[in-house]
Amino acid sequence: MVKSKETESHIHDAARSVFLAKGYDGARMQEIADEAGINKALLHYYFRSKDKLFESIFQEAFSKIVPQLFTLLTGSFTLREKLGGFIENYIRVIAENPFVPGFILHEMNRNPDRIVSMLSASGIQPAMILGALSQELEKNNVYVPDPRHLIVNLLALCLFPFAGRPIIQGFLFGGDKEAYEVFLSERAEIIKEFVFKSLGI
Amino acid sequence: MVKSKETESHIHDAARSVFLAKGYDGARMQEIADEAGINKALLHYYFRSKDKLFESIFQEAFSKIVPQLFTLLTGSFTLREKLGGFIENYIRVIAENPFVPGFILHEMNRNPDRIVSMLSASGIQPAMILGALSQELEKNNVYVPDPRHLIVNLLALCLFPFAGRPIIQGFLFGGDKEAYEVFLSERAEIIKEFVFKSLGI
DNA sequence: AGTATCTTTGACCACTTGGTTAAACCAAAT
DNA sequence: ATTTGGTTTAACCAAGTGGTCAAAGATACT
Repeated sequence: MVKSKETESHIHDAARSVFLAKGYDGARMQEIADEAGINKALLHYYFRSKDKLFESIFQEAFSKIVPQLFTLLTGSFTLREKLGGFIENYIRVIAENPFVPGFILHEMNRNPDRIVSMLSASGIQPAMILGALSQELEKNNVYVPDPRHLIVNLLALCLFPFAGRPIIQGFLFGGDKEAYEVFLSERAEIIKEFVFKSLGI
Repeated sequence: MVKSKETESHIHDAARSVFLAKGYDGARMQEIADEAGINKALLHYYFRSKDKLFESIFQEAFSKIVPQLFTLLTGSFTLREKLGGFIENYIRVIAENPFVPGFILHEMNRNPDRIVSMLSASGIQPAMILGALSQELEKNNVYVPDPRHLIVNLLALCLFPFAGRPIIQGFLFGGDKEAYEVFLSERAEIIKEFVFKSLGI
């Protein structure tokens, strides 16, 4: 009883690390059990099936990364503050969960319907975010043909350095891990400057 | 003999479609055989193992997407032409192979060493590209603290809309496939404007 | 102590997986 | 017509897969 909660969280930790690293198809229940230091049967005692366990991990990952979109709306005064706050916040959250972007990017391809239903279940209203952003841009006399491109640009600039780490680190940094970490730590400032200049704000 | 080449390309086509859609771990040799309209044993007759077959597909995908980086160097006169040419060219190539970015992004995590060795085997010199880009920026009086950020920005802006299609299409376009295709067709122009403005050129 | 409930395990199962093999097939050369 | 070479197949195999089960350990309550 006391121990059960602990075991459950051990399992969850193990499952997270294995699923995030290898994806659903590449993950093995035995490996998760090993990493949790328990028997494979106990895995099924706590989470009835691989799907159930995966679903739990996926939801957790999803909830870490997607609701952050709301920070695009937080009540800052200037457009710069709003966008800058979003970028800083988003980069910080992802830096704490660096494997989540790649994980979700891959897994949503295996089941695109789920991501759609999770988005609607999360209560996020794209029209609302989009509307608020449009209004804010207008107020600041920033003309963009379609604010959706701006949102995609923001997401791309924030997420890609994490999702594509192996290539970038290998190609531009000769595999130097520390150098790439420095690079990542500079990203928020770089992106802010990049975006602000392109919007003329 | 005549037929063998044809069969081999059928297999290759089938393997490409299955591997790109499901990744190495999610792909099944039986499914590839089915899609190629042949027996599973014949698969092993042409490509000795799943690994061999996969390697062939991965190399093909890699060669489609990575060497395009060289277009950053092509002999255009202005910086705008160079960057604009790269963006247009890259978007066009990816649009023809829309599943390649997500595929590589995922598979390189399963085997980061391979991507490193493939990069060096491809003869691409990061220092050369980086140096040429730096020089060009300087010549145009564009100051950027680190040109690597610019390269990552370019790649992010071009690749992410394809790799992250399900989320974006689901979230910003209500799942409307046609609307998203229009959106994608606008990307090259949008990215060019976005980048040029941010660089002040 | 005894017992009822939850937790943990080793052994096991049905099924799928990548891969093999021996034989059949088939076109071209003799 | 027979041989020869590459091509194709059905049947098969060992290893691994997710999942189950009955029994053994704990734990708390009476």
